[in-house]
Amino acid sequence: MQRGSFQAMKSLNKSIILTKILNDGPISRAQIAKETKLTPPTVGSLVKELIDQKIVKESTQGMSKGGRKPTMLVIDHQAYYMIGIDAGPTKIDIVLTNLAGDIISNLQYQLPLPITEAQFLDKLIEGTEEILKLNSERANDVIGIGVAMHGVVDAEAGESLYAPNLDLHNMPIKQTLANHFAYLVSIENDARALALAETWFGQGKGSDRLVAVNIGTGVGAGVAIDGELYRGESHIAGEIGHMTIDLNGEVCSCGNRGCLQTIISGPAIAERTNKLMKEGVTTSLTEGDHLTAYDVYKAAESGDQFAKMILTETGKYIGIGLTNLIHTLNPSQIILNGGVAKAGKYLLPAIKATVKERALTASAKSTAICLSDLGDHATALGAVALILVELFAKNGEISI
Amino acid sequence: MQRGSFQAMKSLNKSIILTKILNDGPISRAQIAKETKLTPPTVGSLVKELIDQKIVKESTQGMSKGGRKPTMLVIDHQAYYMIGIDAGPTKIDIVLTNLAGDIISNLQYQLPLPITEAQFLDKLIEGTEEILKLNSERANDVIGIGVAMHGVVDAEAGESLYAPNLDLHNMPIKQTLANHFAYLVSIENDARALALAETWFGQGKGSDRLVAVNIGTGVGAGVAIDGELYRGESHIAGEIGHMTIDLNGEVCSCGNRGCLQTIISGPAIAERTNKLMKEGVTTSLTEGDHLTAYDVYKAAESGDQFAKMILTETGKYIGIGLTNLIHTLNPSQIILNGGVAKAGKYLLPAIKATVKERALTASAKSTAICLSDLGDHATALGAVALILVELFAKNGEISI
DNA sequence: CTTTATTTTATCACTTTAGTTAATTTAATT
DNA sequence: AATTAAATTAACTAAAGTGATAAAATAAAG
Repeated sequence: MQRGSFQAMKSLNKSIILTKILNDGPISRAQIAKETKLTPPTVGSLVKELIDQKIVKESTQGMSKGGRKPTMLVIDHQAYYMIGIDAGPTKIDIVLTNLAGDIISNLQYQLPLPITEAQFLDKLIEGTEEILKLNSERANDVIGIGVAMHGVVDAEAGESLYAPNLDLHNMPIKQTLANHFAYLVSIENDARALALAETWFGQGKGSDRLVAVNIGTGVGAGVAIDGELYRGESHIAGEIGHMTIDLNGEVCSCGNRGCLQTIISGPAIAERTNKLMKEGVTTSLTEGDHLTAYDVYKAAESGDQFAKMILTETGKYIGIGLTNLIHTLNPSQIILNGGVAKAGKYLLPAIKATVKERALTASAKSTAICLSDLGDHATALGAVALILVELFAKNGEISI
Repeated sequence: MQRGSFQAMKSLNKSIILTKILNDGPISRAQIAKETKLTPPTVGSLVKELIDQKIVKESTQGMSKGGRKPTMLVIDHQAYYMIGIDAGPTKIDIVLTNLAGDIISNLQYQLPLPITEAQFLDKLIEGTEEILKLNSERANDVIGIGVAMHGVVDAEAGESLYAPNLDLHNMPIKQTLANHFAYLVSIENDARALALAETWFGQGKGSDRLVAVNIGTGVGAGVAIDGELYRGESHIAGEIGHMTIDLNGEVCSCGNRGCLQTIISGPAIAERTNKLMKEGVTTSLTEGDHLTAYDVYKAAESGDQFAKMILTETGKYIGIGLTNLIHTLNPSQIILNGGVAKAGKYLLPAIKATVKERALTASAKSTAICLSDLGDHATALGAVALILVELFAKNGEISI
């Protein structure tokens, strides 16, 4: 536990003020004092420091309520810039954003497979250099690089422990980037970064117990409690892809039977579709190894009833998985992401109906479940949010 | 967020010192200063206050290491007493303990069924009065009453929202007891209180991410993270009894199929045993409606191979449920409690083997799993721990 | 339409709290 | 007697709290 000191007290109060401006800005000094119970002089002097640090600025004057007009304070979103890297199994997506998460610049690289550790790390450096070159006038205001890496990540050590699709182990990503660039570097698992993206930029703003579920080739979840990521004892909290929900189900890549992933992932949907087609149904789809979940979605879009049924059924299974999640973590909000979630139109009604049917209590039944609206760069924005967390934890005082 | 103030800073430091003495006592002022990074004068003055409040006392002098002998400090376990009530579905168990959780006095009441709300609340008051009368010389040093109530509990409001076995709703337990006794009153769900008991008095001491799983008539779990209970958004975090693990399993009382509870609870074990016996097996057990899980345990104890097989199988299913728990919450430790856990001798090897087989990573595979050693009054001790939490949060300054 | 009173925002000067530094006392060991 | 460790005392300082004051607006009165 951190001891109490004058510095700690000041830092805490500064953080409270900064967070207040972030969440409720534009806001006046007087209003901050009222809502935080800090005294006006304290607010004044700490705001002065925040303005000196450039992270906060005075904006327009507000409306008077029968006295002197308040000077409104806002975060200076243009003060600093951040780089976010979504390091996926097949491609790398890089964004440069301001503090509001507005994407200023974007780059994408396809990964040559197979790839060596050196090649992969070089690609990260190359991409970062490239986006900095494209935005050279802002390079001096860049404060950090965030990396959302697929696979198992040790965020504290800054390492990618295991990237299954690339078959790479123990890559010192943070160290490598920190050696090449004079910026703060932070790395995290992609599913968890996504949860952070939702709390900073998505529909999870203000939610204090959010789960972001990613359903694609695999299934994973990130858990954010009170704005902080919950990682568990050994970085595997939220590994719901391998939650057993069917004792006698299909065999999973992990060796067990009936993992959630064997039922609701993209490949699982394709496989189930193929299987059912063998039994003979009326559909526009063509059976075969190349059939994907996206094909099923497209067929549903063009009115194929069988495809719609498949997706509704998938929604039911997702709902069962989410109900298990609700009964253990009991989040206030669940946000769905990933390739499969793009078929949300067909999945969501079934998901919600299933949770409503199966959850134990009234409030559990009405747990907010929605589709992410962050778009294609969601994970890269999560990487950016890693830097924001650091910036705000340090009250805007970034020093590499 | 709580603002930083002189009071808050002092309170935090006092709490750090008190916790240090609790966990590492007997310990000297100098040692506390070293380990907490607080300065010796700060430690000295705050310890003085703690001694004035009677919660800390000086004990024997320690060994000198080449200078003045250190004065060792310890929690004064005899300074205050607490009452803990385990309000179960059929009986009430009341204990009076000192701050170390040593049981000084104990009472038990069988509940007359059916029972009305007034009768139930009266029973709680009657029991508390009785144990106070039996310990009249200590009544003045009692600081609080903790209640571990079965069913759904709103700890903040101090109410039992729903007690399924008694069919009682919205009982204002905290209010009722607070009106009758001039003590602090705290109430919590029994499974969660149990988790607290393990962190304060059991094998979970010092564990910062503990799950206490109760397997009896029903199945539930309490989650304690960094010494605090994790309740979730609507008080149902840890409701693992209704986690679906078999899509096509038996129908549960909740209406769904394949809830963990339909496989590993006491009644479920009995039912499965009956079912298998119909298929014809060699066993000393007699089929029938009156067969209980305890009978199976007794048969296993007297060498019945069939009974042992049933319990091993049950252990496998418990292991699957715990693996799901590990993949979502990723605790550092799981402690098993409740009637079924009494057959732990036969269950535990299978549980551990299953987790080892199914968990994803090496550290997840080796999650510590053990049987509770708290004995019969475990839940009542959890109720007592509720008061300890309050006492230590307030640095020993209890005021009703 | 000007003047005055009132209200709200923000700051300044002074006080108080409690941690920090450095020196001192106490009491042991070598 | 010298040294070392524990605990306390006294002076210092950081940062919040209190109360007064300045600034700038609106509302009311003449």
